[in-house]
Amino acid sequence: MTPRDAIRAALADAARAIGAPESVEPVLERPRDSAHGEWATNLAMTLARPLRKKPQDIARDLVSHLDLGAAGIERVEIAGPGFINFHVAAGANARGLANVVAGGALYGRNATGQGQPVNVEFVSANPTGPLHVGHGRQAALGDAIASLLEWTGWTVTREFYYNDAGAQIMNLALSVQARVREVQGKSTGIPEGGYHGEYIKELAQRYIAEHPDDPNADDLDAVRRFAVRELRKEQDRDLQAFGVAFDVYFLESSLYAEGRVDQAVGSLTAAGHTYEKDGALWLKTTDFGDDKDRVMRRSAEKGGEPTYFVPDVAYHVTKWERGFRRAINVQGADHHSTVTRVRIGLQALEMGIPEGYPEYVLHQMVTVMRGGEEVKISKRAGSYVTVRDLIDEVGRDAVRYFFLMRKGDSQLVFDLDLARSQTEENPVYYIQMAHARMSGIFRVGGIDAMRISAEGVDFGALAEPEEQELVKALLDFPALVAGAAEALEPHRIANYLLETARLAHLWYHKHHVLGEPERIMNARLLLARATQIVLANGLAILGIAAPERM
RNA sequence: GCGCGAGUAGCUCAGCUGGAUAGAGCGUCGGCCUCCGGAGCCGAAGGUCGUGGGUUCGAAUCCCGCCUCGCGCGCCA
Repeated sequence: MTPRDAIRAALADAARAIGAPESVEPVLERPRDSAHGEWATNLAMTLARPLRKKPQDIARDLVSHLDLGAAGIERVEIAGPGFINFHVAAGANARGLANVVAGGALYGRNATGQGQPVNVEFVSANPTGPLHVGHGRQAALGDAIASLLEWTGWTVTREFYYNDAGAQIMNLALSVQARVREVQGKSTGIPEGGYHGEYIKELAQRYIAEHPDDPNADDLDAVRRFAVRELRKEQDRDLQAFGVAFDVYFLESSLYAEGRVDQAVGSLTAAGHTYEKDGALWLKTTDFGDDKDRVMRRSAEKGGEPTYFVPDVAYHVTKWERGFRRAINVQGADHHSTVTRVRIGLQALEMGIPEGYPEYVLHQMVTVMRGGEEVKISKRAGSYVTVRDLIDEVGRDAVRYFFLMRKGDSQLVFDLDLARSQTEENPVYYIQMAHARMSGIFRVGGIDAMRISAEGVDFGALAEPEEQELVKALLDFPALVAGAAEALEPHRIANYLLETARLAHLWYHKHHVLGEPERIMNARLLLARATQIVLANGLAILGIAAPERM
C-alpha cells in the first residue's frame, strides 16, 4: 500500500467515526507549495455543509480520529481554511523509486481500458497534395493520443480515412490534365477549384513519361488513378519520416463500391427523418438540434449525388459495426461543422449508437514563424507549408514536441528558429539532454543501468531538497499519464517532461553521483535510473527519441 | 447574426477538471561559476487572471451579460 492509499483509507475511517455520510470519498492532492507537505486533503471543507460545522473544527475531529499506522507519515497539520496536510518521512517517499525501477519501460501504464478496442482516426488528408502543417499537428496529436490510450490499457487501431471519391479528386485530375496539356503547348489553364502547386507540374511530367500512349491526358480516369496513387505514396513517405504508422487505411471509394452510401440514404429515409424539397433529399437534422436541415442528396440538376457527410456517416457506421464502441477523431477546428452532422446522422439511423459517438479532439490553427516573420508558402505546395518542410528543417523529434507542447484548443505558433536550436532554450533539446545526462552517469561510471535495483538502497540517503522534489515528480508520473489519457491531452505529458527535466538538471548540477560514499552513490544511482526511465517513457508516449548521448 | 475556441507577468504559455500567497521558460536587473558532458547556477523585480455581475466556506477554473482575436456557418469537402 502506498502512503497515498493508506492516508485515504485512514481518512475514510475517521470521517465515518465523526458521522460523515457514507458516500464521502476523501480526495488527496499535491499541495502546490511543498511546505504544505506531500499530500493534502480538503475533506474537512467538503464536510462543512453536511455536518453543519466549521471546517477547522471538523479538521480537528478528523485528525483526532486518524489512525495512520504504517503509512510513514511523520507529521499531520491543519492549515488555512481547513486543509489537513500530511508530511511524509524523508525515506518514505523515496521508497517509491523501487516501483519505478522495477516497472522500467512499463512504469506509468495502467489497465483502465481493460483491453477494449478504440479507433483513433487522424490525419485523414485528401490525396490531393502534400501534407500541410495542420496535418502535422494531427499526426503528432493523434499518434500521442493513441499512445496514451495504449498506456492505459486500450487496444488501439490507428486509422487513416482517404477521401478518394468526389469532386476534389476530379479537380485534382483536371488540374494534372491541364498541366499535361500546357507542356504540350495547349494551355487551358487550371480549372476552377483546381490545384496550383508545383507538385501538379511534377505529376504532369511524370504522367507524360509513363503514359506515352496518352500524350494529351485524354484518359481522365487514368490521370486520376495515377495522381491519387502518387500523392498517396508521397504522403506515406512523409508519415514514415514522421514516425507515424497506421493500422488501417480506409478508402471512401470502398463505401461507394460496396453500396454503403446508398444504404445509408435508404436507412435514413426508412427511419423517417428525410423529406424531398427543391428536387433534393433533405435530412431533418433540426429534429436533433441542428439550426437548419441539411441536403443529403443533391437535386438532379446538381448531379444527384449524395453530399459529403453521407459517406462520412456510412463510414462511422462501419466503425461501429467493426466493434469499436469507442471512436476518437482528431481534426482541425475548421472541420468543426462535421461534428454535429456526423453525430446527428448516426442518431437518425436509430441503430443504438450513443449521442456522443464519435468523440472529437479538435485543434486550432498553426502559424509557422521564422526570423520573427510568418512563413506561409513552400516551394512544392505553393500556398502552404508542408510537414516535410518542417521535418527537413528541424527534425522529427522537434516537430513532434512543438506540435504537442500546446493544448489543442490553443492556436499554436511554431517557431522554426527555436525548434532548430541546439541550446537549452529549446524544450526538446532540454528534455533529451536531461535523459542523456542520466545515461552519461552510467556510461562514465561503467555501470549497466539495466542492473540498477532498489535492493539494499538506503532511501534516507536521498535527503537533499532537490532529490525530494525530483522523487515526487517521478512518482507522479502514473497519475499524470492516467489524467492525460482521460482528458485526451498529450500536452500534459510535454509540460510534465519539461518540468521533470528541469528538476533533473537542477539535481545533476548541484549533486554528484559518482565518487560519493557508497551509501549516497547507490541511492543516487537509483534516482538517476528512475529519472532516466520516466523521461524515456514520457518521450516514448509522445513518439520522441530518448538519446543516450547528444 | 449564430456556433466553437482563445484572452493569465514585457514575450511564449502552464495551471492537475472549485482550493492555500496564481506558476515556468525567455527577456530585464543584481551576484557567483568553469563542475560526472556543453554560458551554467543563485537571487530580485514584474499580475485588477479581457471586463461587469452571479453561484459558495473558497472562482483563473462553474453560470449569465459585454469587449477583442481566430475558425466555421454551401445542393464545396
